[in-house]
Amino acid sequence: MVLLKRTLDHVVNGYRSPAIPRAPRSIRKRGFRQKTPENGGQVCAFELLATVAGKLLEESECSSASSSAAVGFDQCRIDKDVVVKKEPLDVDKTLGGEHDDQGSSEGSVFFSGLQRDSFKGKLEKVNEVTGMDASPFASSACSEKVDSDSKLVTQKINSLFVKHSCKVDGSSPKCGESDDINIENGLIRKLYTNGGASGVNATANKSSAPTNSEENVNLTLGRGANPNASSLKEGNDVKINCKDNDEILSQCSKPNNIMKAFRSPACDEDNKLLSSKYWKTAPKLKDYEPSNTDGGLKNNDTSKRPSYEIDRFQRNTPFKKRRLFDRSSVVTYDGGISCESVSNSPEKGLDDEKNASAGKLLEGKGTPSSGLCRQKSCNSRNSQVRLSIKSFKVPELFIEVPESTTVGSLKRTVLEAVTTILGGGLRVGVLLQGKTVRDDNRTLLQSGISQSDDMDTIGFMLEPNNPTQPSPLVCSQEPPPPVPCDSPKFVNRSQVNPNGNSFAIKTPEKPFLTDSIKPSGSIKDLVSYPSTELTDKTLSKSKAIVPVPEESMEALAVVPMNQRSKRSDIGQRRTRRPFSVSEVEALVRAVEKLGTGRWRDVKLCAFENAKHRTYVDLKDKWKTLVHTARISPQQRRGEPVPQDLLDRVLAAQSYWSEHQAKQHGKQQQQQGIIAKLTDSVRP
DNA sequence: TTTAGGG
DNA sequence: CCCTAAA
Repeated sequence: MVLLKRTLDHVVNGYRSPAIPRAPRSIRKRGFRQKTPENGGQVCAFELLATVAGKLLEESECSSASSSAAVGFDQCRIDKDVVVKKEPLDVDKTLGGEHDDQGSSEGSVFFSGLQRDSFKGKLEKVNEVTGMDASPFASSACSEKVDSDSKLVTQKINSLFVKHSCKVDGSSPKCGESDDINIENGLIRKLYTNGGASGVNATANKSSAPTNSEENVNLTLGRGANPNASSLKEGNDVKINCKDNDEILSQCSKPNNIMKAFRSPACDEDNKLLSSKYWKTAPKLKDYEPSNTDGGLKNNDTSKRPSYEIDRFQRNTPFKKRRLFDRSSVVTYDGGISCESVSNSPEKGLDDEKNASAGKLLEGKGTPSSGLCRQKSCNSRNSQVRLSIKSFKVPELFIEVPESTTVGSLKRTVLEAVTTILGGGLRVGVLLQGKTVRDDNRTLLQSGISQSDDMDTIGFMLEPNNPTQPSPLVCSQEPPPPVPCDSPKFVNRSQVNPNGNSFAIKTPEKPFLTDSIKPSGSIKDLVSYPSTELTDKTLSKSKAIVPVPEESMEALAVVPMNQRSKRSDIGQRRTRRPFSVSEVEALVRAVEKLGTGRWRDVKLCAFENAKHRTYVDLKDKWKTLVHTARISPQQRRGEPVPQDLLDRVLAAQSYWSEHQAKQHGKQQQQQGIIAKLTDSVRP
């Protein structure tokens, strides 16, 4: 019991906390941003507010409890929400895959094992329980907003993944280091077999430190499972998943009792800390913070989950961005996790990469699990997001599963699902490329891209997914991608990793991924058209290969930015890409030739193939070069630039600073002359 | 969109 | 790198 309480508490906290941290971090808007010192202050204030809110919630009612409970619940629920979300009636469609979207296939895959009817029924139940929450939340939860059915499908997929991930996490802790493959099965089994208690214990043990929201989630799942022992019996494969969902749902719907009672101040503090850290890590959007806080508090107080969810929903868009950022920033996060897990898995097995990695990523220290959970729980979006991330991992899981898993059907299902998802994502990415950057398109077509370029290109491909309106893009090249605008990110991300991995696959470091990916083979094909060349190139160049993952990551991160930035979102700061000496050399040469006032021409002349270098970048680089050249060598940092280049920089700078003026004068003079001539001619 | 500059 | 005011 105690253990349970703890976990529950965490969950609650985690959930509640979200209200606090919600604030997106706006990196860019300095104007909005208050000065750094103040930030901290705000955070505190927020925390306080959050705390208060939490108390209120505690006292308030079951409803609050439900909301709190939501963490795990939400996560799980997402799926349901998604499904239910728009039209319960459609459930069949979604599941059935009537939709043309790729998703349809996905849906079929996933649910093939399950009985749709039963599932549907569950979903409906969920709806009833959840009520309106589902739709808004779902959208938010899943990733972003999902507009179309296709999106729905995607979400479903994601949710499925999520589920898996949850399970895995829960199990992983238990399993400890080893059990790659086993983990899943083992986990699942444990959960079901042992029932909630065992699951709980495991979690507790593991989480001597702060508990994870994830863990909590898992526990929840476990509990849910117990009741449904019968269902467990039925099947290992798909059924399991379904059961999980169901279980989750059930829990979600019911659990208030449990959930509510448990919040502990300590936990709150932890949350706060976590949240604060979290925020620190990521830039904060002040504008959002306040609003969020308010909303969160209100919601809590009022405590209607619905309202809360709605809140989230509304905020969704912004949050999403943030999420992305977080991820991207954390890169580590998605990529890291997956990578780590992958790399580690061979040796240690799953080894909780998720928890550990996540924790690491988020906070370097502290309890990893808590950190992750935190994020997830705290930022409503985050939590979900993370889940989604895991879904990313899902591929990994599935990979492992096939090997060790006894249930072949399960494997297949997972693989198919993954493949489908990947395929969808890839397409999206491609489309996006076209949209996002013309250069990208050219590059791809031309295939002139080389190492770095290739990387970029790839990233671009990924980016496309975010494209503001996927539909048009999608249409252009391929059948409509299931991914919704917002969701795309989500999908893309997941996809991206896989893609990157697939590309990266060649990388020796990550055998797991490779293996896992291989099975899906089809994935590559899907990716193929645009990526093909890139892939080859990447492959061809060992260096390129290594970078690829990063690139992909960047691309992902970037993607959201690009689209978002223009549209409404905040962009993540672009990854820093120091200029290489060769680049500097090219820049100097171009500037010597063109002067310092024609950056666009410089770009076209010397960096046309460097998509990631904008003329602004070049201008900035020149600026820094000039500065660098003027300071003493001891003061210079970073990769040393050959003195001769710096000398040339100064020479060119001084030359063009004069020449430009002269030219202007000349031009003016010429113009004047021309004008005169013209005039003279006219009469 | 591109420049030019400040942050 | 980012952001923006001005072209």
